[in-house]
Amino acid sequence: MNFSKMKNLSRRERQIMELIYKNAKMTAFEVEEQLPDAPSYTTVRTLMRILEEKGHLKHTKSGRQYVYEPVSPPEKFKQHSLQHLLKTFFDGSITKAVATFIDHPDADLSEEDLAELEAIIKKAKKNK
Amino acid sequence: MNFSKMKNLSRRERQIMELIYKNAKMTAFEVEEQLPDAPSYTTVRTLMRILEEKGHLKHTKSGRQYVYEPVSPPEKFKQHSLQHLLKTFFDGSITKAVATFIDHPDADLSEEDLAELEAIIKKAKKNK
DNA sequence: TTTTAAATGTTAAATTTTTAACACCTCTTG
DNA sequence: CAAGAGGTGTTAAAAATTTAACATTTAAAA
Repeated sequence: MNFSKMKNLSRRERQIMELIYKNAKMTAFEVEEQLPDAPSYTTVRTLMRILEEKGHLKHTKSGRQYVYEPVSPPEKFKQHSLQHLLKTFFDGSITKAVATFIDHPDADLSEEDLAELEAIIKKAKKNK
Repeated sequence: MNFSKMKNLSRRERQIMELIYKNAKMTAFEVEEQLPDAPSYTTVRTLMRILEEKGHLKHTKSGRQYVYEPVSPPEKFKQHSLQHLLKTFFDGSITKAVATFIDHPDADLSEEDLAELEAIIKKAKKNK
């Protein structure tokens, strides 16, 4: 998947792609349920067909339903989205992002979370 | 600023808002320079005027130029974007995001970065 | 102060996105 | 196996976005 293409997604297309990346596999019906200010079912189907034409989605059949999933693996897209966010708002620094996150009043990381974070960092240090 | 409004930005509007959040203050000319597949200068100005009408941007005058900046403070928008990304792709967990980041082959955090991250976490632990 | 270069404002055409009506196909079930 | 419920495909109208031409204003310089 060419991620630069992704930037050219329209609002609805982006909303749908985000949903599908989040849920891995979805029918048009499920997408409609979760889409904010959802348009009609027919509309959602059309959009998903367009996304397939553009090469972002593919589908398999389950009974008479189409089940859609992303063409490129979610992991890659997640990576890419994270990088984009870091670059756009945090000078590309995950450290800055973490700092911002922790500063947020609602964040409230549990001790387990903090311990896990520490463990991840220790591991990364070792691999150096 | 009502962030739910931000989701209704069109592609171009979003591109412009991201640029301005990144750079804090920009003229239409600067935006045009940095916009991918930039349209004409006139077009960029129109879009920025629309964004102002919608309440996302405000401007001050510098000589005869308009200098635009976001209405809502960048910090809030960064927070919000980060939260949105975490919720969409990482089950809302900053820990998962960090793990993903570190796993990325190109990430390559320096020892200083790792040390800094550790420091941040230690500090968060203390504040518990 | 006049001129003019360089901005912004107005308006509208072109394009893309969004929407949905309607036609058609296909599993399921009576 | 006939029929209908529940899917998808086709097409096109409506709305929004994107674009830019042209008019107007304004600040700086001659």
